[in-house]
Amino acid sequence: MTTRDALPETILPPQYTPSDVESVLYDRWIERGYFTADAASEKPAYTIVIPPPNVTGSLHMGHAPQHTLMDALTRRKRMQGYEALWLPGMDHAGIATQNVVERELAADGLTRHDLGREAFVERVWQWKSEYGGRILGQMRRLGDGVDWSRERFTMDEGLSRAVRAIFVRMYADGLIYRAERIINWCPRCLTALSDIEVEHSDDEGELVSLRYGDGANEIIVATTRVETMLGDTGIAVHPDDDRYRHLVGTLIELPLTGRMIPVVADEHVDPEFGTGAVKVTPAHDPNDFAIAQRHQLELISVMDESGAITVPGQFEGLDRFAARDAVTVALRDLGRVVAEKRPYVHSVGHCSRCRTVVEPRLSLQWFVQVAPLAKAAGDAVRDGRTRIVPAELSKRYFDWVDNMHDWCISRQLWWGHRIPVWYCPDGHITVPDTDPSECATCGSSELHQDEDVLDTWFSSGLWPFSTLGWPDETPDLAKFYPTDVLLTGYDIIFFWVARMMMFGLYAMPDVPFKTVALTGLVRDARGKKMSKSSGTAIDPLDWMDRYGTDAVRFALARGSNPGSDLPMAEEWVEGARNFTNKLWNATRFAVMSGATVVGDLPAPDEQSTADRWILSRLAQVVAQVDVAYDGDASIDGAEGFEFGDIARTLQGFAWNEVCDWYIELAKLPINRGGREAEVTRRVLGEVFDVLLRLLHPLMPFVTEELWTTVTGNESVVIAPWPTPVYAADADAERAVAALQDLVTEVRKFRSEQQIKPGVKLPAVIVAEPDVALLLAAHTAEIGALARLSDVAISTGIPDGWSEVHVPGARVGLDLSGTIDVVAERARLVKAIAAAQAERDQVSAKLANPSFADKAPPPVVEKTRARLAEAEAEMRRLTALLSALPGQ
RNA sequence: GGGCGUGUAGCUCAGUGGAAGAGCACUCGGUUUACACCCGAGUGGUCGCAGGUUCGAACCCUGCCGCGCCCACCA
Repeated sequence: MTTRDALPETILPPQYTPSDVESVLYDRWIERGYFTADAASEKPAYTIVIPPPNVTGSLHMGHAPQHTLMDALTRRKRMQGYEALWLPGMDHAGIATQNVVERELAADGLTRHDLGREAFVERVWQWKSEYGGRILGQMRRLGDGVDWSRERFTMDEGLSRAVRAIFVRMYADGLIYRAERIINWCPRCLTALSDIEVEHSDDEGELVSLRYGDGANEIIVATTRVETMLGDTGIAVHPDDDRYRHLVGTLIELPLTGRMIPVVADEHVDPEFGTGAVKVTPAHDPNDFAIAQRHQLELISVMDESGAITVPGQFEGLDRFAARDAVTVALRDLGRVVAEKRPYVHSVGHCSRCRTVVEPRLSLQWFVQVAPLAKAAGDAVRDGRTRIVPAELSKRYFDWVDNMHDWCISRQLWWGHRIPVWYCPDGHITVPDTDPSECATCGSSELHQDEDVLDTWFSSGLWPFSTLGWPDETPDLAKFYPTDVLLTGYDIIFFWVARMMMFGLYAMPDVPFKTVALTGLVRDARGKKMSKSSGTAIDPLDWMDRYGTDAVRFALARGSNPGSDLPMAEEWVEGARNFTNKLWNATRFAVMSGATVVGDLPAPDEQSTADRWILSRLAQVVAQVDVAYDGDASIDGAEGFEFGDIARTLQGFAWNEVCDWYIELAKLPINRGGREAEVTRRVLGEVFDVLLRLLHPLMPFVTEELWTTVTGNESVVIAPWPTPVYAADADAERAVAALQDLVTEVRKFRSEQQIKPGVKLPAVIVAEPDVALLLAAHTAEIGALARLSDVAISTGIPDGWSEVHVPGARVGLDLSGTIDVVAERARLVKAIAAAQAERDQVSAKLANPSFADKAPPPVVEKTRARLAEAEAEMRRLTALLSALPGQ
């Protein structure tokens, strides 16, 4: 097929170029259907549904880590033999999308009303087909292994049926109702908002104190929204407040209007706050509304839907902010303003879409009664049916579900699922499965459908099962529900996660996911939240262009710790790119050295010490990575999803162990040839086969390219996940550790003495018997790595040679001609001081009587050994110092 | 106002009771033929502060300070 066998080095150039392989490989994966799940499969299912991005959105730094991690999870499970499904799709994003299209119309001087409802909705669909879903193409760039055959959209036909079905059912069960309540209203979007669509910020306003009544009947109240006083229908005080006890039940005149309003006693009032008296505006404040309900106060709306005053008279038609000033002036003229405190910083709600100040407003809307649903959603986490990782964030979830208010689900928009409710002229309500032709109550055929649409989150709350075919009992639903993991940012835990839990438990009725894995938010290098407005947002695609997708993915994974924020800077990506290239070149070395995966792994007694060491380490790394992915119930705090650990473990192993030591050690037998070369080539092949499979979920492209080259197999996407089969080999690990210690110490010495790397020093090793045993067979390796000549195990070091000391062994080096006496003396003096400090510290510790009594024996023993070692080192160094020439 | 988290090397972070760690940055040395997107060596920490528990504390307890996030119907 290729000429690889003839000239292996030509197919892997010395640098990895991501753009050469990424799109080719992705297309190949899709073509071969690797990501298409089969509901009829015998394999166990593993399901993740994507948190559907807004149809208006594009891929940004917030998505990139979550996509990487979801992809890693499903790719690994696929390799582990699961029928893995990662289901993609998008959210219709009601207000956001409607706003985008309305802005487009505005550019032509049009409003949605100019088009009319039907044409406008048509226009939104048209927008969607032209510009929507840019993010889907970007997901291909990221390498997302999603099942494109199952892509869904919250407004598509199936999902709309699900919305209809659950609405009808919940209405029948009394969980959806219509009522006139105080809701959050956006005077610009002209729609109701739910609590979560309101963002609070501390704004400067003015607190104005007003005097109502006169003389003995005087009561002072304060407000930040003076204009609402036009709708005051009462004054509330605490029932135990002696200052006002005599006024409760009396009527007081409201300035400007002349209306007589009652003073009522209500527990809700905090007597410590302000004057302890509250003006009550039931139509424009949720608290006041509640008070009014308890005391049968009148409801008077003073504004229309755009926030203009409707009360006849001098203020009529004024915008609420203009009216605030005008009313204040008018009251001041009447001598009713007793204090003005400005600036007064207080929390003000804003529309999360357009930042307009939200106006609490009395309005007839549809609501979900959440108490029973939220209770079930809380219990599912409390009893462990759904696990939240990290567990600490469960508390936030409980706070949310335990304190949820009824959810306003109707929106005065056109883009969305229209509320499936019909009214007849007599006001009867019909909520049918299919569009009705007559009123269910009176049979009237004069029906009109509710004009409103449902909150976007209503349909996204159904996502885990609506995407699988619900309300039909489809094979997908049977196979893939409940899903395994929901992975999303912790910022979204409340509104979306809780809603999916409520709907899933109600409709299925089973939890929608077994685990909620929460990631942090991406921050820039200085720890600031990335945002478009501050100019700190970085386009992940730009980085992918310059460093490759795998580098971006790996950098994101390496910075991910469960539930904590993820700092990201270009240097991290650069480092990850360097790692992809390191991996590329290491594999290139393996290929050029004839590494192979053909045939059985040679038996341990045929393998070199280095072979046995690296396989032993490889088995540990596999186990470590598995625990980091899956957690381990027997280890406290090991909850899994430790992607940062996984990335760091694999990078450290690949770079610091495989590349820095194993490859260097393997060069010797390979160069010597013969059977030992064959053995090491086979082990080398094994190491890269396994390592590349371990890395594949995080770095899909480079591993695919390399793994297929090394193994000659079809694709690492469908390769099995490694399971450790090699024996742990403590002897080999000890031997290599001793070798590493010794080589590192000699290198350090050479560096300090400024001996040129090219100079090969004659050397002898004097070692304690057990260490000698470990080192004797590896003098050639030591010589090669430390650049020594004629290395031999000996019983003594010739006079005048320098010494390097490691635990259990000494190396004598013949520096004749190369030694710098001054530098050597300085080195020795420094080393003696260090050894002395160590001895003093350790002996002080041992001298403490309670240490010997209470510390566990192994600790004491270890400490004694340290003391002996330090003393021996001091003696040795002192001897060397006095032996220096010119002394 | 309430809650949660966090403070370890210049930077970003691991480390949860027994000799302070990694990556990046920095310094020095390198034609060692897989890789300069590299190799080798090194410098650098009163583990926020103050108490306490313990033979022993970065780790457990208490208080304080700084920073971050979330929730909230403070008129």
